[in-house]
Amino acid sequence: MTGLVPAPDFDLGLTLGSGQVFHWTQVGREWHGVIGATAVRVEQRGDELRVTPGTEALVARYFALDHPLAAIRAGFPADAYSQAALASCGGLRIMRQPRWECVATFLTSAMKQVAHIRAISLELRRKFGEPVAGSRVRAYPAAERLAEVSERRLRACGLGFRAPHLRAAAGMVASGEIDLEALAGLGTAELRTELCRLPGVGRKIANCALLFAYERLEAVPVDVWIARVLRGMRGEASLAELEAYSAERFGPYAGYVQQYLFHHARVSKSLPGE
DNA sequence: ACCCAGGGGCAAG
DNA sequence: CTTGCCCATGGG
Repeated sequence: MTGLVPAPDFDLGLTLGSGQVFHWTQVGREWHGVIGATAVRVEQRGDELRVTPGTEALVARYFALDHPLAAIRAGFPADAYSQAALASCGGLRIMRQPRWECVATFLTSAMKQVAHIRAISLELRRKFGEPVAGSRVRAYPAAERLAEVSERRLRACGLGFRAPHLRAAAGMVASGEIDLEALAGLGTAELRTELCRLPGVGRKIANCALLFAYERLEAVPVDVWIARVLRGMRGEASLAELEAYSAERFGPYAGYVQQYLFHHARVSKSLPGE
């Protein structure tokens, strides 16, 4: 018995491998992971997903299969590099992630390579996450749990200087000082300001959360890769100027453009103007 | 050995 | 309001 989910304009492997989430594992043709506290197995067959029975609606929402991808792609910038990114990223979607999991994961991503962010995520899950029936990987540890873990034990997961940040941020969320769910009602600028109150969360990581967990598809996280790409388009500029440039030039789905550029730059190992 | 990684915080200009 | 420097750790 297998659940079926229609999934036009979607590439499961590409989406899971584009640096948005870090805990999914490919097993043959299947991808195994958890969405929140639910075990999910997904296999793509053309324009259809075969999923764990009962998770159809959850999967469709998580992978944002309702995003108007044709319209989003039609609005991409006309320059050669953006068009090359567009052509190489067919079916890549911006997912809807659980809020705390997204904020915490990107908090631990500062100055880390994608492979190591994954290792940290899996280690935190293994040591502090709740078991999920039917899944080898555990749920991302709740803020309440991480807030009570010693800095020493967090550092043992390879967190380095991020350990006290994660612990303190978890404490603020666990105490209710910051309500990540209630924040969803705020406008984007106010929401970003609130997220930046969390230790270890600055402009870039807040923008990751806005884009990947709050459906603010206009948000553009400017990391070292995107900075290189944008400088190739615009010339030398500060990070703030680069973000403003992308907002102005990429439009209401700037976050999508950013994600395609990020993935294309990493895979093609090329930059605009080369 | 050496360089870099999906940055943030803080002090100094 | 900007820039410079340090913060740990692992992979290429």
